[in-house]
Amino acid sequence: MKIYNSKTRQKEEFIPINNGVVNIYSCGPTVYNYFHIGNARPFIVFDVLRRYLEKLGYKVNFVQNFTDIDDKMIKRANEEGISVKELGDRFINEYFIDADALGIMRATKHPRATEHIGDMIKLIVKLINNGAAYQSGNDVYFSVKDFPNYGCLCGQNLDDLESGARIDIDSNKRNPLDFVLWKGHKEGEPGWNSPWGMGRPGWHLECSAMAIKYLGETIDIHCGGKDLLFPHHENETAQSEAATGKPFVHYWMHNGFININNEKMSKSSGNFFTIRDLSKKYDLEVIRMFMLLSHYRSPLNYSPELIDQASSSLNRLYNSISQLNILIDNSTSFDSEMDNNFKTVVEKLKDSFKDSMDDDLNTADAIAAMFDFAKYVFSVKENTISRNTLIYAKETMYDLADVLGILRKREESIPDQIQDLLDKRQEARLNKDFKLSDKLRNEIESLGFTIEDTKLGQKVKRK
RNA sequence: GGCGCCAUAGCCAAGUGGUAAGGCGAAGGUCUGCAAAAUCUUUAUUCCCCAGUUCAAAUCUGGGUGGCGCCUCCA
Repeated sequence: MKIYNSKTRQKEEFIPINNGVVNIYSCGPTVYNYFHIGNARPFIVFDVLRRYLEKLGYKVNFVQNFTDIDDKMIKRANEEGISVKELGDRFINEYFIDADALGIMRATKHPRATEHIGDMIKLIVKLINNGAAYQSGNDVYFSVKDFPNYGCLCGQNLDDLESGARIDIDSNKRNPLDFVLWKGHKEGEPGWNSPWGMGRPGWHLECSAMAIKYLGETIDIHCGGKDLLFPHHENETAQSEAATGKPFVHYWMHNGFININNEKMSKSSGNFFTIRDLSKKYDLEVIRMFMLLSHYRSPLNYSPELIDQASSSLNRLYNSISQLNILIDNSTSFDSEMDNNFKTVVEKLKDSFKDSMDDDLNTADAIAAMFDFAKYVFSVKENTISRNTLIYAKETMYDLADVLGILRKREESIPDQIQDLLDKRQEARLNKDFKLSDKLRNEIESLGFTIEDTKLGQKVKRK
């Protein structure tokens, strides 16, 4: 599999450090609010990365943190009149509700920053001992000048970064680019004891500490939004490598941004949507489909029209499954030549899907392969393909869909009560008693199901 | 000022040297008691513009134009 590595700015063949195992760290949410559609993109696309690597047979250790202590957390907790801990607890719960609805798998570990303060302090001590960090007042800073590789990830040298740096009149710093590892305690903020007195950790530090703790000093893949490349990931690298003396990350992956009606999402102009809000209007599987219909590194525009397009596209895939079901249900004979052709097409689907995914997670292309197969399914005539082959085809489609986390609504059982009404309606239709059949349809619909009359009978779906 | 990305039909979007995938929409057809749905066919002589390299360019090179991101918290 090839992965575009942000560090080298090219696609590289992915080779894990340990055979058969992949360690991934993905930057998680700051849990001060519901997460929005922009936050959702990395969660979804890197969930697909994880699913695909597992599909390839790797054991994947996927760590995604919760940032539950920072300025935004403190501000929001104060506004709500609750503790930072309570705020974190609440929005971690809310995170899982939305993530589950989006089909995002639970990470193998979801560490919370506040539960790893000790690990962070140890890391700072190491950095100070290595001469990479210094105490200034009640704060501790990382000294970028003492880390020769600073700027390596983002592709800029120190001078350029300094000249571009916006005003930072923090007299505690030796260099404007130095960043805080430990913040001295302020009134009204939570604090922890440390060798430098009460205080709290800097944001960049937590990811380094937790990544090293759970995945080791060198990890395979680290991912996150494009905007985190600098300074967050640059700083993480600097801290980690200065502390361990080892390369921190082999492959860096960054997803592109989501714009709202072609404008950058910003809270001030109010053009952002939380997943929770969208869940009231859309099936979140559609949102997931929407994200996967384009490449994860491309910028992606959100608009209701595009969601509708994604919805229709997803529907076509569902229809192909329904069509397979109809063919399976009515299969009594087959033609061996056509059956073989069909098998070949299924294999071709698997190959194309894999080729696309191997090419830096080209989900758009992978889905196109599924559409191609869908088209083929619709062209199949009854009783030309064997039942087993059809079932294999359906399982293959579900298998691939599982990698993407779509087509999650699988066959559901129809309650007996509904089945009775359906039988009665079918009878009425055969007797051409359309008054009764329409009445029964209304009744069934009022119970939360929709009916479509097809050649082969009534198709029922839960609304 | 520094670093980087992008430009393909009405909309979205793959394709990075071999003659334009796919989806949505639209138009027309099929199916149909009604309704709804579904499905089929058609829908870019051409890939922002100009030059160059090549037997061959959407793809490579140079130069324009237009849009965007990062350099500050940010997915």
